[in-house]
Amino acid sequence: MSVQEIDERLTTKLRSRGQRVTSQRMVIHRALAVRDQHLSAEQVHDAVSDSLPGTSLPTVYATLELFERLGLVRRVSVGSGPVLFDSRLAPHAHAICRHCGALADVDEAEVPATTIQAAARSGFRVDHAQVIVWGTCATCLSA
Amino acid sequence: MSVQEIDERLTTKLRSRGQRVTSQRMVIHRALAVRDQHLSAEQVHDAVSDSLPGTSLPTVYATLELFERLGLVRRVSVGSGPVLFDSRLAPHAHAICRHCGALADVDEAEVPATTIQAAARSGFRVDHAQVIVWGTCATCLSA
DNA sequence: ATGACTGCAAACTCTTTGCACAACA
DNA sequence: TGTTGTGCAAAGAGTTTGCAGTCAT
Repeated sequence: MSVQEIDERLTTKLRSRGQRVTSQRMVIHRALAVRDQHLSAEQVHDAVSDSLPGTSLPTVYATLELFERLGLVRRVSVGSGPVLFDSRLAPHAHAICRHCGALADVDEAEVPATTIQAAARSGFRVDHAQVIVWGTCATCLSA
Repeated sequence: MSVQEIDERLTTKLRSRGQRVTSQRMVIHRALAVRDQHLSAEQVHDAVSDSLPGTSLPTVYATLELFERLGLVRRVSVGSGPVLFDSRLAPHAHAICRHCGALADVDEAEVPATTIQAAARSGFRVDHAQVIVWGTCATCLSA
């Protein structure tokens, strides 16, 4: 996706909801879209500080929350440390190493239909499912 | 499981590792085993304060961490708010309501074999998998 | 012009750490 | 008796809030 397309995607979404297009939002959105992976608020802040110095951490948090509502990123909570924001929207699981904390994507990640159905049976409407796999990564296994 | 069996399970595990059997550990273990559900450290602390007043929050945290290493509880990170400790060891998924934050168990929860296999293919050794389902609960749907 | 958005500082929640005392083995 | 475990207080990480000023519309 080109930078123009990335910018336009955000501009359209914001305008259609009557929300303002600010330089902070543009830059944060680009930082996420270009990287296409899971970043902490702090990492987003660092990435953004190059192109738009002075952007504050609270603004990064507010913007990430907005983007989550707009469906542009998803929150991934990995248990310890900061929450990560994932701009990869295609369904995938996360593998976390208990030893070094490394987080890797796992692409084959259908959430089992039986789980969705069981939730639905109790009157719960599912809009997203997340699979986290815990264990030991290849690097830590060989060490 | 009777209280005696609950106590003995812990005593055996601790002794076999040369770790001490303390009243705090017994009481915390009972609180978890009796409830058989996901509690925050704070909730454990409250539950324990009835039977053993004076038990400190840092001790609760240390004990929960120990129990996790002993395989007696599992950490469930639900994104916002405190981490929960789950004493239900049978595999199950968690359904979280975006509106009210309610957390419910979903029993049918096989983790898809393809995900485990995909992780294994990249050299990752899986020891546990966790499924979290996001959406709207029955109560919030009807409101 | 006006209201949404931002930056700053401070508060807040959750969790961990350091150290002296207590208590299991 | 010798450690391991506990309680207390304080620090730490991550995130949110209040408010004055800025900027998109």
